Amino acid sequence: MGIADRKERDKEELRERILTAAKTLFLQKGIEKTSIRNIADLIEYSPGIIYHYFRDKNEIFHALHQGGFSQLMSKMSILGSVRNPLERLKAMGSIYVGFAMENPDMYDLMFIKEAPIDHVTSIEHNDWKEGGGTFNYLRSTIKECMEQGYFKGHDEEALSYMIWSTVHGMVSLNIRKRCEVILASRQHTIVSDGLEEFFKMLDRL
Amino acid sequence: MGIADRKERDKEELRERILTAAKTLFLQKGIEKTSIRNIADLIEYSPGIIYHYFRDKNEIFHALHQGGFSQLMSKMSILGSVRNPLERLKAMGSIYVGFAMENPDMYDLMFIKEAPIDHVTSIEHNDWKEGGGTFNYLRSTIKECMEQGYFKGHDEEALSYMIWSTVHGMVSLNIRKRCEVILASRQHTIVSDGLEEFFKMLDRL
DNA sequence: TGGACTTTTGAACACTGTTTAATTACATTT
DNA sequence: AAATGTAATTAAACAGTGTTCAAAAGTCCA
Repeated sequence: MGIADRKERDKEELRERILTAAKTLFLQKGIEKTSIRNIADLIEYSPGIIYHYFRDKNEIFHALHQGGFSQLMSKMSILGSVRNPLERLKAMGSIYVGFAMENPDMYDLMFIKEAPIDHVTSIEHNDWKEGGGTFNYLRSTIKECMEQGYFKGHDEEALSYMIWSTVHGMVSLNIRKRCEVILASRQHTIVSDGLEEFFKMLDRL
Repeated sequence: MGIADRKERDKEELRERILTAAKTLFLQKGIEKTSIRNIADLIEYSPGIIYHYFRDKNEIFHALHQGGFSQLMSKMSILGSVRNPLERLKAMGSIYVGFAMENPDMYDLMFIKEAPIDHVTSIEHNDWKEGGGTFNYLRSTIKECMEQGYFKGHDEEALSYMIWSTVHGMVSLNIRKRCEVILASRQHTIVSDGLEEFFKMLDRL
């Protein structure tokens, strides 16, 4: 059935074209200010067609969201070779920060931008399972650290959240331009400097 | 000229009514989903009137923005009584997180929202001076801690940024609804639990 | 009361997300 | 090759948005 196959491919291609157009516009001018008509204009189709490929605007957001997590996850995959869990934890931090600073717009989309969530549907939950993958990896690394005697007296879940929050906080304050309160001479390096301070802190636990 | 005064007061009162109505609706249903018409309905005026008191919707946010920093600062003012700088630092964290969780939309406005690149730069800069005040307070508290022997081997500026980032990270991930990856049983308390972990960490430095 | 000035309105404009009936394009069957 | 049936695509419509502005209403002083 070559024809059916080709049709399938065409359909998939248009879906992909919508997605890349949406990505371009979302990163360029934000989600709220990107209209369905904008996306349709860019791919030279009528607005209605988009609703044959995505239930609504949220679903486009979620599709891109998911793609970002795969990207981050693949960057994390090199960490399998790092045996010491504390070293692995620190390496995760570096990769996370590196990803955020190299792809600030994508990071923004994934972790900062208002998620256009109305009500938590089942599909939405699955999206976050993808995203949750990276957090699960963090949690299990921290668990391993604790099993080896690090972080005594700490709570696994809460500590994981705190550590995630620290790296997220540093990159998101930077991305959303709240670093003007920092000494001018330090602004350029404040994120990596802050990360270093965090590593010092972890070493002493 | 008592009449002119009364008119002035009336004008000011309507401005204030618009502001409180806007704040109520923002907290209730979010900023993006609050329309000018919603605000006008609530104060029982026509939509047009709002544009005689504020240039546009952003300016309403801006007015609230400024108010937010004063509010946070006044909450911080009780800290004068706390002598031990490490205790004061921890109390600052609690106040900061408390403020954010009690006024999530306001916090969002102050620290998360995309900084409007509109032609309001001069006013905005003043806003940030207000905001910078709280960071200066954090920095000087940490300096005091270091003078008393805490945080040995750390860098004042970078450590301040890291600490700010940790509390900001925890509240902003929560506000922007990225906590679904957390164990369901812990989600309700994850921010205060994380803060507690952070305090434990500080105590060991 | 008349005139001047201010406040307030409501309609209009150009947008938005989304739905749906109608149209077009096209592979399959006759 | 023509007709049919199905899938892809469109255009129009609906109810909402922020914003503007001429006109109406209200208020004050002479």
